[in-house]
Amino acid sequence: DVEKRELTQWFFKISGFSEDLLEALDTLDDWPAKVRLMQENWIGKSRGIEIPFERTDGGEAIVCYSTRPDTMRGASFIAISPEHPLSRELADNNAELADFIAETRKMDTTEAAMEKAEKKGLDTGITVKHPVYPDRDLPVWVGNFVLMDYGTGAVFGCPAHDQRDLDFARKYDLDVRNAFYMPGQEVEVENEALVPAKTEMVVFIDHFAGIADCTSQEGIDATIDWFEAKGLGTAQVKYRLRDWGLSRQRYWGCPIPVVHCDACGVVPEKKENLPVELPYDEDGTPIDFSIPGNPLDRHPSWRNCKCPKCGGDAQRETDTMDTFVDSSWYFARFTAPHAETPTDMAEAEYWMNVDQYIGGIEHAILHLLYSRFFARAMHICGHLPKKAIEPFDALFTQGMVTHEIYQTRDGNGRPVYHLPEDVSDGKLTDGTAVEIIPSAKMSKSKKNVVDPVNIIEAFGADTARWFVLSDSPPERDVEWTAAGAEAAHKFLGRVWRKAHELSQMKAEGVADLDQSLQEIMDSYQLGINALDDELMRAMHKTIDEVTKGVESFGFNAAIAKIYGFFNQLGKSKAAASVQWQAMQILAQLMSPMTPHLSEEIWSMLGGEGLVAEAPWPQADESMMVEDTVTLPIQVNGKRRAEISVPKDMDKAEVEKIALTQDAVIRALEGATPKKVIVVPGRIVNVVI
RNA sequence: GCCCGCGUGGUGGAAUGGUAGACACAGGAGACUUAAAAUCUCCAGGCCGAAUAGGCCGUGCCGGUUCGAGUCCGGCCGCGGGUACCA
Repeated sequence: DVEKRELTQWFFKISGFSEDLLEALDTLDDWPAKVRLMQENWIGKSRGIEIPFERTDGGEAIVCYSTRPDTMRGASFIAISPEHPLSRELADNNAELADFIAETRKMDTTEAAMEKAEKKGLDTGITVKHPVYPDRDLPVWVGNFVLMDYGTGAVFGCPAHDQRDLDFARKYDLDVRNAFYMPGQEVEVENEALVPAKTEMVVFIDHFAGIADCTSQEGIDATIDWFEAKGLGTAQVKYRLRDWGLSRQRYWGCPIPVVHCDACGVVPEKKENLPVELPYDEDGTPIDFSIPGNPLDRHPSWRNCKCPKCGGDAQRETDTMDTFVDSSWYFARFTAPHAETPTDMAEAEYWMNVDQYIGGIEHAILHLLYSRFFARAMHICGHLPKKAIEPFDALFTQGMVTHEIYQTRDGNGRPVYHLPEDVSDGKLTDGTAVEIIPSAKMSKSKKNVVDPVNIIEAFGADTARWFVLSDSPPERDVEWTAAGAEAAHKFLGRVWRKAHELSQMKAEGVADLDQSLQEIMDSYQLGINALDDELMRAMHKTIDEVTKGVESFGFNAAIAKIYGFFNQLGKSKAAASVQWQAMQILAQLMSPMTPHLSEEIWSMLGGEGLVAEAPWPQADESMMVEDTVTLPIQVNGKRRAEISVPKDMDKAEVEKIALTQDAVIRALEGATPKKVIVVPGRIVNVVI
């Protein structure tokens, strides 16, 4: 059984930064929009109102928070959290309620489980007055779905316009009353709540603030103003973001540097004693993990200490920190790993920020939000410069590598996992059949991991890199397979042979190459030899495409362009000197992926120095321009023909040629075109 | 449940709203070879068709916007990530 218990916990007040963390998202231009959106939703800024509901028994008013006060007409009950002070107070004299609260504490506390769990409630017997219609009394229920952490821990239920409230109302036979209709559809809600987008027009029914036809958002704003003007409520901006609970009752973590002293209370450890390190087995007693619980609690020589304030006997805090704390600032520490202080401001000023952060999409919210918060905190504490409060200038979220999981069971029926390399055709080497669990993120505990060392041993590191990069875009999840590694190796072999062939030609005096690559490229003139021009044009186009691909993490597409160019080079009848340049450029374009092969080819072809140090090739725009273009001709959006025309041909001329194509005439079936759309250099569409 | 993505041939995938399937894997046919390996050439979305003629269909499903939709919009279905103690 899992049970919620109240513990003394340590928190970071990230909630104090909600607005700043939210607003600064707009400055993260080189972050994926989806990550910014996820963080925005996570922070969850909302404008609402706190409304006290007067109790009919004269007790303290119950304050509810609502973002939809416009639906107040439909309010039919109040639900308070089992953790609400009132719930606890009432439970003292109500065994049924006490049991109900105990029961909710056994619920799984994750958000997902809470939301999916059956919505249950218990009537407290207390009633409150409806603040707008004082003749209506609303029952107060304790609801297992009301969170104490958000808002005031109390909500009013409006079943007509909230599905959860509606389900609850139907279950416990509570009133359902519309606050508005959709225009032209005056129907009372039955079993499906009416929840239109806030931007949609609705028709409010007898609205107390005097509004009628408007959007829900306008209704909300008008209602909040009305409540405030009447003194019946207080407008509030709230955030969904909760404070960061960082204490863990575990050994493996950085100890929270705090001492508990009977005389002085909770006292921070002295600066010179930081960091407080975990005890190992220095006193001859190894840490025993076989006993449940936190070993620090059972380690008197570590736990007992002196109070930093009064010097009396005291005890260390035994909670340790969430490992997210470490991952929130390691990059800052890396700017000065040997410094006595957490960071060295001069070094941080020099090295920060992280130019390009790469991580899994699963970190989109927690880790990446905590880091942003922590950098702000470090700045305030003087450990990071102002410019580093957004520590990651650019973010790229890579997908995950997945693999099937192979499982057998031991004598007790517990799962035993097997490495993919030990399984073939669904069987272990001893013939035992394994159960195959569908592909999931690689994880050491599930043993569905593949060590690339096998590919490296068989084909070398260049092939391994080339193969891994060539197959999938890095932002996408990928099911791991080694199929294709051999083919990648063969391709690299073809590249090497072509380079070798060219270098032999030089040795035999066929290709006369005294100039540097750059000089050759600069002095090349189009229009002398068509075959040479063709290869040179392709080369410059490839430089352009590969450069853009590599810079935008489109490695697989960049590699596809390299394949295409090499295939063309292999068949080219261009002059040896032109092929020579093409080969050298190719080696250079490949060098980020295949550094060893590229260096070898570079050297073979007489390149100066190391390819790694050579300036990256620049595409010459003028060499990329084609003189003629192929235009598809569509009739009503269907491709019917293709024409080849000079690049600059004017629209009228293109239209004339297009309409004389046999296939176009056939498709027109004698009809006169209504319109002809010519998109220069792109397409022609004939509309009939 | 809620938030965010994704869905394209047998497979991985390509495609600033403009010829869907580039490039590759697996596959097929052939050349070379005594043979195999290696290498090279060619074919290949589906359906009708003798066809490299022509046509129809086709990017998860349904609808919309547009001269034109894999791409934009709305509604579904499926899968994945996150959901605050896996990190």
